[in-house]
Amino acid sequence: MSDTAPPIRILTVDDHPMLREGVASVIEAQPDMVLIGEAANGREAIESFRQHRPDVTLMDLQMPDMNGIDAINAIRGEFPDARIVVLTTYKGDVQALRALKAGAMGYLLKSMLRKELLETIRAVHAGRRRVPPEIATEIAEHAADDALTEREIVVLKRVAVGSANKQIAATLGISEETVKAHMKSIMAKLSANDRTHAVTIALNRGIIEM
Amino acid sequence: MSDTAPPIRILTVDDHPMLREGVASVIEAQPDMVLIGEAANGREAIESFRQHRPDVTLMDLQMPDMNGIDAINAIRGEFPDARIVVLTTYKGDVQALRALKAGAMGYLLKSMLRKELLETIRAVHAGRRRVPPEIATEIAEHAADDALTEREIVVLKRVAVGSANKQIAATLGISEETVKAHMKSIMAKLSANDRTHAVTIALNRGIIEM
DNA sequence: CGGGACATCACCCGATTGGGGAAGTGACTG
DNA sequence: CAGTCACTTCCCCAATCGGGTGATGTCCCG
Repeated sequence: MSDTAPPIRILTVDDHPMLREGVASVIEAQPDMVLIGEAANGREAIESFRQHRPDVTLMDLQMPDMNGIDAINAIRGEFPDARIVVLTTYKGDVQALRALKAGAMGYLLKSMLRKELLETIRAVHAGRRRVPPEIATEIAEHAADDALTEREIVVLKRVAVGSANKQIAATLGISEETVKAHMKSIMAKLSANDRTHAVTIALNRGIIEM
Repeated sequence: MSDTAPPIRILTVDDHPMLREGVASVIEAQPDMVLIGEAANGREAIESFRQHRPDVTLMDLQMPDMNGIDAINAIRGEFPDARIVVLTTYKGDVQALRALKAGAMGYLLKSMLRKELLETIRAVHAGRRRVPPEIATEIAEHAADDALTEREIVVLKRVAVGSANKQIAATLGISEETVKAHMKSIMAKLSANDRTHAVTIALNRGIIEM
C-alpha cells in the first residue's frame, strides 16, 4: 500500500476492442495498476503473456481463433502461477466451471461494476480466489453431478444441427441403438422433455456452442 | 468543422458498464463529441432521451427490462428525428432488420474498431444512414422473403422449451393438426431438417431468444 | 371483387423418437 | 481384484413427428 509498491501489471484479452477500451480506462485511472498489453484472442493472449508476464490477466471466454478456456490451460501449463480472471458475458455455468478447473482465480460478468472489477483484480493479485456468490451457487447446482460425457456432447452437437439418430450413427461409425442410448442419457441428465429441449438447455448452460 | 461548432451530444445505452466505459473513453477523446448520458436498459434509455435529447444515441439490443428494439420504437415514436445507432454483439440478422425497420440509422458490431464507431457517429449525425456491407448483405440474403409469421414464432418458442405438438395445441387452444401445419411451414421457411434444427437456426438468426 | 397471405383443421402413412429393460467390453481406481 | 464408469449393442413398443394433399374462413390490398 506504500506509494513505492510496484503497480499491478495487467493484460486484457477480449475480441471486442470497445470492451478492452473500457477496461483500459478503468485501470488507467488507478494509481496502483498499469495496463501492459491487449489481445483479441487466445493465441495472441499466449504470445502476449510470454512477452510481458503480467501480474493479472483478464480473459474473455468466447473468442474467435482460440477460446479462453484453451488459452487459460496453455498459459497455466507454461506458467503455473499465472493469475487469471475470467471476464465474460453470461454464457452458462459450465464455462465457469471449466475456467475455474483450468486454473482461473476469478470470474466476473461484464455486467458487473467497476468496483467489483477492481476488487477482484486486487484480490487475485494478492493470491486470493474470487468468484461471485451467484456464479458459485449456480456451479454447485448444476455441472458437478450430471455433466455430459465427451461422447454425449459430440452426439448432442449433431442433434443441434438437425441430424437424425441414423445419420449420427453413420458419421460416428456406431450403431443407431448406441446413439439412442446416448440420447436417453443426455435427456435424463439435463431433465429435458425431448431432443430439442436438450439442445436449448445445453446451449444455455454453455455445454455446446452455436 | 470550425472549432465553434457545437459538439455532438451522445447517449450510450448498454447493460455492460464496462462497455459503456469503453465507448465513453473513446468519445471523450474526440474534440467534437460529448457524452451526455448513459443508460443500462430500454426504460432508462427512453427517460434519458427525454431528458437530454441527444444528437446521437448508441443502443445495444439485448438488455434486461426493455430491449433495444422496443426502446427504438418508443423513442422514434416520440421523437421522429432521433438518430440512433445500434451497437451490439452479433446476435443474428433478424435483429438488425428489425432495428433498421424501427428507424435505426446505423448498425455496428462491438467487435468493430474505434474508427468505425466514430465514422458512424459522424455519418449518422450528419443525417446519413450507415450500415456495414456484411450486415447489409446478410439482411438481404435472409429475412425479407421467408420471415416467420407471429403465430409461427409463438409455436417455435414452445418447441424450443420442449413442448410436444399436442401440448402446444392445448395451451394455444388450437388443434394439433394446426400446430403440425405451422411446423411444416416453419421448417420449410428455415430449410431445417427437423424441429430441433429449426430452433437452432431461429436462435442463430435472432428470430427467437433464449 | 378477385387475389393473396394467414390461420385453422383434416386424413393418411411411413419414419423417427423416446421409454423400458438388459448386458457386454475396456479402462481406470481404490 | 472388485467396482465404477464410459461406451457400446440389442430388443420391444407406444408415442410423436414429418411429408403429402386438400380445404375452410378471414382479413386486407389493389
